[in-house]
Amino acid sequence: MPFWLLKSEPSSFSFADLLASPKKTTCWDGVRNYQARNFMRDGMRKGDLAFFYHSSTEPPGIAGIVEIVREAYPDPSAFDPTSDYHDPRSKPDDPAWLMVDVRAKRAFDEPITLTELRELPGLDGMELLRRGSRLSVQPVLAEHWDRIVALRPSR
DNA sequence: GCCAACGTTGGC
DNA sequence: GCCAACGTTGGC
Repeated sequence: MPFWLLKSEPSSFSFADLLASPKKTTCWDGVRNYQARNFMRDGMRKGDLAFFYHSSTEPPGIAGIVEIVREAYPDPSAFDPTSDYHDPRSKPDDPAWLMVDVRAKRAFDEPITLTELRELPGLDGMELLRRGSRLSVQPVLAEHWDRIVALRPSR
């Protein structure tokens, strides 16, 4: 089973916001990058797990784990002229942008910080740690996933 | 707030 | 198809 990492700026939408959402579920709208969209469309399947990563905050890091509960479908915010994510190139009969639904699965008591990840051996090649990486939806190798989750054993 | 790195746009 | 200019991301 593939694993994923989803970035969000907590000032926009945080893991706490997700926990406070109905059914601890939200639609992951606003993705406006083709590579990220393609990962959602071609790779993500119901039941897959993803890290929920907080970017542009202090400290940046992984706040928890979410489960993909609905596979890719059209992102209506692209059709909405009043939305920050509006994209007139995306039409309802030919949607350019997609989203998935995710549900909170586990919150880490202490977020796994980016610093902690950089210090963790065995994460060579991880997309998040690549210099200049800004992909907001990215796959995580099972080997990397296991090493990261092992930092926060569940009791 | 700075700025390097990146993806996208558009002129040619 | 090239590539400079631009806007954005995101760590620091």
